[in-house]
Amino acid sequence: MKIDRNLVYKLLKQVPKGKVTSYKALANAAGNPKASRAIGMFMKTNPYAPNVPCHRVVYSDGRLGGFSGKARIDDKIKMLREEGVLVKDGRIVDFKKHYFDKFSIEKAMRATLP
DNA sequence: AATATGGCACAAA
DNA sequence: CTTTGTGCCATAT
Repeated sequence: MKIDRNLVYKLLKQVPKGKVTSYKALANAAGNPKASRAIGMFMKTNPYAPNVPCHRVVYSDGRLGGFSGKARIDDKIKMLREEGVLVKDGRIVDFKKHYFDKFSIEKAMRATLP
C-alpha cells in the first residue's frame, strides 16, 4: 500500500470542530494526491469511529460524500450542523469558510493513535 | 492473478 | 451549473 492509513487518521484528527476537509486534502497530505478514493475506503473501514470524524470529510466541491444512504447522510448533516457546519440540500453552506486543509504532516507523524 | 466495486477528483462537453 | 468519461488507490471475491 502506498498510503499510510494510520497517518491519514492522525491527519483527520487535526481537523478542528466546526471545520470540514476533503478526501483530496487528506490524500494530498498523506502524500498521494490521487488516492482520494482510497481515503474513502479508509473512512469506511475506520477502526477509530469516534476518534476519526469521518463525517467531516466531504467531496472537494463541498457536497457530502457518497455514504450509504440518504438517511445516513441526513444523520451526518445533523452532526455537522451541531458542530457549526450548515448543510443545505446536500451541499455545505460557505464551504470555503469551513474548509480546512492546513494539515501538519510533522505533527501527525508525532501523534499517536489509541 | 483477474475483475468488480466503492463515502473521489478532474477535464471536457 | 450539470452530465459524461477517465484515472487512481485499496478491498472483496
